[in-house]
Amino acid sequence: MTEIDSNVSATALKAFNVLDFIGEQRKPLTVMEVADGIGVDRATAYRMLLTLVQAGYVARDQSAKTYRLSLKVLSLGRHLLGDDVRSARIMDCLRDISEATGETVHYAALELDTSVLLFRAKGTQRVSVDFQIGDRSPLHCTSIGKVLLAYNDARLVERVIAKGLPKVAPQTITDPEKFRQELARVRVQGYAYDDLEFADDMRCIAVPVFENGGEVPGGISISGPSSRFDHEKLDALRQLAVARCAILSGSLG
Amino acid sequence: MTEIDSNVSATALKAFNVLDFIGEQRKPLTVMEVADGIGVDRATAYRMLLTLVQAGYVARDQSAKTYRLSLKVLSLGRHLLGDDVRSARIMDCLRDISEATGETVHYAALELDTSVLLFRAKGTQRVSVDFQIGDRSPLHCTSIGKVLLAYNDARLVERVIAKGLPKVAPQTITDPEKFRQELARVRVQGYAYDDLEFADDMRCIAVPVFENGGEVPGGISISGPSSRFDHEKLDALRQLAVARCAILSGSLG
DNA sequence: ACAGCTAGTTCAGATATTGAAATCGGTCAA
DNA sequence: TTGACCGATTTCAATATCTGAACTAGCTGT
Repeated sequence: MTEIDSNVSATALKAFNVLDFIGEQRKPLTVMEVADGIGVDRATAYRMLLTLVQAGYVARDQSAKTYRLSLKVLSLGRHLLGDDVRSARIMDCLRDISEATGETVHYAALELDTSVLLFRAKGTQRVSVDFQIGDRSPLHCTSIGKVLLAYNDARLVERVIAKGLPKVAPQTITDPEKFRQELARVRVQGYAYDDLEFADDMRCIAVPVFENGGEVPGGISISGPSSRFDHEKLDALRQLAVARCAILSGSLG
Repeated sequence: MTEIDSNVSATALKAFNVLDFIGEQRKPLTVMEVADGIGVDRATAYRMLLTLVQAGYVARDQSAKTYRLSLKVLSLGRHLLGDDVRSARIMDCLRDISEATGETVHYAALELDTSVLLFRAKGTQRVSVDFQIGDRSPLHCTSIGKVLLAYNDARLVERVIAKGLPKVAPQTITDPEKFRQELARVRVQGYAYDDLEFADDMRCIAVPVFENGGEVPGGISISGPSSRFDHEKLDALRQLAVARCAILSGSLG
């Protein structure tokens, strides 16, 4: 095998590949399914599975000869969501907005140069966006991303710009100067739109959520199909979101 | 290093040790803290950290030279909790009971031969039990454990008995026959107590939560210090829990 | 500028990992 | 019941990987 980086453990990486694979498939897997799924030898897959079982991350069904994620993975990093109270307050806010509008509402947080979806309240509309908890999105072409950039370290903005602003939809802002202006506007107005900047049939509106000393670790967005989200509706959603999130930010310190 | 099991990868296990350690410490760690914490060479800790970063499970703060869990760990196995609706219904039930009683309420699920705490609603009492999400408890000496045993495969009961019923508190049931009788009573009455069986100053009451075709993947318990939880109070808590959980079970199918 | 500390890198030797092949164990059809 | 078949599990020697000591780099405080 060709060496890629002598400073990372190829074996451990393989174990994590197996773990990820089991996490993606939402059912118990056999040794063979794992081996085929990630393209390693049966024996290797088997050993990785035993290793994961030993580490407590995978549960083995002795009789069915299958392997699945252990509930242990839930305890790992549970504290990343903050305590129960914080989570409940955020979820309550999402649910309020979702029930008032029927739309899907998200809370996403900043990590490195992406946002990560942490909480979600589904709306009642049959046509809606489909993001999963844990999904990452780029910062430069999403409403939450722009909110997070507008309210965090300016150096992050420059890093994102330096990495390039790829055009992923009809209206993606790709010009650095225009992008800086957009963020300035977001900061002044207190909210951000995504007007066909991420997908050619989706519009969103996002609002920052302030905590502790005014930091903005995450934000809340309402997203939907452009067919239903015209500019008038976006405007109404924005007013609701701004008002409700002000209450949330207040309660989070 | 002495070989323990030639079928598991020692290197990968080390990586998981590092991951667990980072998860336990609730702050960003330096290479040295990790190396000291789990007792490995600096260089090894460093390589494991790079590996974890590469795998996406750890985020590296380039400027502070620290490492912490990545939000990715949250997406892994998010589906183990069921969908949003199920989680919300369970949490609502916990919150209702907690608000009505002021006590701490838990939902725990069966995994292998332990129960795992998945949801929690804290009470308002200053003296209360302290369990964390993800904590595992033995089945034979807890109220939830007895409920789970009473409503799941009888072979599991025999396996637990075969492993032994260690006395961990004054009233722990250690006699197999008495234990079988206790489970039979739980099945008939529909709830279980823990009367100083797990800790010498704690009493609990647990109720099964039925889903789909009558299976009992988990249960709900109310726990508290024996000083406040006399038998009269337990009785009142039981009635409340049974009633509210019946509604929950109904809504979960 | 220098000492002191820790992150990050390198390398030869020690060790664990690999994949082919053998073995085990259960299932199915005749 | 037998035997062929299929996948899980184990074994083993070759080999790629990992380890820890020692080294370099970069920062901090004096």
